[in-house]
Amino acid sequence: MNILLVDDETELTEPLCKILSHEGYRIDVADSGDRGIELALKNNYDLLILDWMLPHKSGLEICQELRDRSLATPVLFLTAKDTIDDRVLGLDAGADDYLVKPFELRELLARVRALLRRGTNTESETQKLKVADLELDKENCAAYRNGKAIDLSVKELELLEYFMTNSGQLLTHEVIYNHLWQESDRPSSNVLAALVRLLRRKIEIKGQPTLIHTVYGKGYRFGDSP
Amino acid sequence: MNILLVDDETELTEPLCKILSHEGYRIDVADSGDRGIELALKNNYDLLILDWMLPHKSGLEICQELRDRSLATPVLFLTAKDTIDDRVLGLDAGADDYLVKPFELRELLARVRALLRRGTNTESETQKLKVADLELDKENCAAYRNGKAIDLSVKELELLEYFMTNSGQLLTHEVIYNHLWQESDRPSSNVLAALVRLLRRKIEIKGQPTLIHTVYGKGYRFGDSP
DNA sequence: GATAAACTTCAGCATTTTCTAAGAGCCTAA
DNA sequence: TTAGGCTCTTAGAAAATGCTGAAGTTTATC
Repeated sequence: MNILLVDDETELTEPLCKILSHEGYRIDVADSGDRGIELALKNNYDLLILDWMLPHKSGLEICQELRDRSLATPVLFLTAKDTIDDRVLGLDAGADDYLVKPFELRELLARVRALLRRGTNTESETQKLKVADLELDKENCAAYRNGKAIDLSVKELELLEYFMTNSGQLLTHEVIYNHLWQESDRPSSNVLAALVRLLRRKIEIKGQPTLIHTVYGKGYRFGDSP
Repeated sequence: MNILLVDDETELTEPLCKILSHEGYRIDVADSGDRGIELALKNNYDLLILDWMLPHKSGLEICQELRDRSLATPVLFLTAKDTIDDRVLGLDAGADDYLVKPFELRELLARVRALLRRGTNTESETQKLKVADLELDKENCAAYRNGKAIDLSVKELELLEYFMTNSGQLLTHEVIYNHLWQESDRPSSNVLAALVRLLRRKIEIKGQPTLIHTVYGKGYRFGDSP
């Protein structure tokens, strides 16, 4: 998630930047209106946070100009102006939300989440893993190799997912057992071997690189390099 | 623009209704949470305005339930609760904005405009859906396959429509239940299986590709590729 | 109210997945 | 090279899940 923060007060932007980064967002900062407009148009942000009071060009003007240029990115105003008139003005200029300084950090973060939630509804955050030419779509409970969809049972999916998120690493039998079975219903036989065989049957293709490698006496390693 | 107002205080809803109508919006009022949820799901509103404090079911619960049932309509909270915790709670429950009572009418109107402007109502209202050689005419409550018309009951239609708008995706039992049944009258048996059977009987044809695929232990996937 | 249609429930059967167990085959170290 | 341990493969049992049809209940309609 990319956010553009347009504000000239470093004593505000610096800590805010840190916090937002820590929340997992990527932040750019512009310290003037013109620079803000330039960046907003060039890059594809998911959210703009605008200060109202800026040298040369006010946040209000920035917002209007961007909307005139038909940029649809959500805008959150951050300002000390707290009269009703100002709020109405800001919202009608095309802002999506309006938060008055001084604000509580938690509220800002909640509002940021609310705005970003709206925006990303379209690009469904696909939880896709890929190793070599094998793709796993966790959400859809399906794997793809060679353009073909592969149906997986629950246990097979769990194992494959574990393999793929730890591809290249040695996974010992014990570690895998611990990850796939509760201690209470730990199976008493060589299910893992049986399960690996089922998985191999589904995802390994003749002529394509092998993906599941057994490490004798230890466990398994997943990946296209032996 | 259609707006649903969920609030039980007539001394607030009545004047608000008048004003919003005067602004050119069409308003429905629900005086309980359950009624609100029912209306919100049945009709296609552009905005929901929720009061927090309601008998039986709080606005927060309403919002969460609607989001769980994958309703994307924008939500504006209207409440006397003004602590930061409440705001964060409300926004994280899926609300898009949060206004504290007592509020200025002009600010409410500006925020309503801002939310409606976003117009997330993606509803491009294509009344006809098509997947593989199956066509669905929502308006007429009928489907067509192989040139033949197929009559559908209300529940069958709802399910098929849900399948077709999410074709190719895995839909879990839970998700489908949430989408087709109110929380209050959630059936306690395997109705879904029964319903799927009825639908299969009507739309699946021997010799044509299967459309409803069951994903064992998860749910169903609709489409002509397994 | 009577009737028909739609919806829900239930119980038994069918299918799929998971587990078990045992023999065959493979790897490594002595 | 060979013995002993480890892994693979398999078939079938057990468990979990889904399907089905008939019967009961609700809802809509005249």
